[in-house]
Amino acid sequence: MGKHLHWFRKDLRLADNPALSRAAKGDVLPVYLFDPSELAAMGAASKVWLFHSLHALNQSLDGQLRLLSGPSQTALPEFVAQNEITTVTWTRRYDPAGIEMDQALKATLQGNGVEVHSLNGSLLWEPWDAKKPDGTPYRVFTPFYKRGCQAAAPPRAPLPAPKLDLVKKPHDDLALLDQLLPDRDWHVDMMDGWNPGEAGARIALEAFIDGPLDGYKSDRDVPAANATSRLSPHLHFGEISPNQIWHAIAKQPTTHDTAHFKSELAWREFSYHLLYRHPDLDHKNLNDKFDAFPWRDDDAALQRWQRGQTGIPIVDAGMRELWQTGYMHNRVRMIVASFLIKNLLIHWREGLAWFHDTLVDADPANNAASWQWVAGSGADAAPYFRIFNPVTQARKFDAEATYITTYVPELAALPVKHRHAPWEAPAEIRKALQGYPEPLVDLKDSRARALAAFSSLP
DNA sequence: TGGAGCTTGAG
DNA sequence: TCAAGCTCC
Repeated sequence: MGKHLHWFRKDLRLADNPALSRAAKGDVLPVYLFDPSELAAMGAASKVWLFHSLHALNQSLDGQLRLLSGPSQTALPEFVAQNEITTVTWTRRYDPAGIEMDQALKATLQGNGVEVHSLNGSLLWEPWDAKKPDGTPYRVFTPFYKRGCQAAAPPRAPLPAPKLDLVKKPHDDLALLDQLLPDRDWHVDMMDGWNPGEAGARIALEAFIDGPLDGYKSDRDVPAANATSRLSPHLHFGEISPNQIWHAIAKQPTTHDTAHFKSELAWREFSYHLLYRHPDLDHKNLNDKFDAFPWRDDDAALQRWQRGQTGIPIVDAGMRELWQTGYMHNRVRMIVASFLIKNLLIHWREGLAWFHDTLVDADPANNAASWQWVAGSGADAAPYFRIFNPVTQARKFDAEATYITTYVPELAALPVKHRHAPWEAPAEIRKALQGYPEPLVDLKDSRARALAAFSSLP
């Protein structure tokens, strides 16, 4: 026995939390720590989600979640010493800053005679296990998934929530959570329709399995169809584990839909695998040929993209969905990213930074791997010449302009057939359109410019 | 997990 | 006239 501290980070749940279950062998002090360096690096939307998620976690811990503040390297060992804690547990992190912090802290704690257990609770497979037969890491998704993952042992089965003997905390410290909220109240509307926390994650998973899972493979591409799982923020904050999702899906009859959804979970694994192997994934081209790419500096264009004022309806709808809800449909993420990188020739890092700040599911691995994938500078990346035409994409995946009109209501003044490309409408129809900008760039010309830029690379 | 431009052939 | 198929970017 003894007093065991579980340090919660991106594992804000009780069920299927191997490190928490390990802590439950003793009397448990559940802790969340506000490290100033981590807070400074966190996006605004993520902080709002975290605020709600920590409240939910505290409730499921009978109000006994302890909130600490300070640099983890000093604040945590001090707390451990003051409270005569014998064992510290946490769920492993795989981002470079997290790995570095955890290694240093583990050494400090062990040097002080404290037992430390770090366990995997956020990935289906450890990123260092997936290696090609020649020992080098995979760079292509399909063999990574087929030979590196599926051929390995199946993912660990989920654990039940442990019974916790909680050590009562001496005073209420919940006011510390308020630092996560912004000064202005935009976050209230943003959270409409979201339900952060372990219970909300479970409900979202069940609703997905009972609903959109059937037909997922094709409907997932239609932004107005509500046919995706929307589990990403829950998964990012560890309110649900990938193992819980994987095994819940595996219980269903196997179809093309279940197989495809599992492969999407595996893309998340692949992103973490890449981030683990390439710690500078969020700022350095994986393919260094792209270091010579002639990016444009264009703050005005960047700002119009950020605010959903490019004059390209599907792009603006996506960027406004993001701004209003902290989320964007995956198909539309690819379209807006392609537009920023290829039609505007603005560096993918600018897009990554904006997504990091505004997405409630902003994730270091998914965000970096996906932006590099669109740019063509990453692993298994889209070929450079794959340039989405946002009008073609919109006509294909939002044929009735339902999604477009939801987020760009100005376009409701036009007949449906003109809402994908309003500039092509006859002048007398177009004049009904008040206050919606002309296209920021000509799609044909900017496509040609992008192809020329890419072909200029050595 | 593209698109543009071209040819071909049905209607 | 246009969808389908092909090639190249």
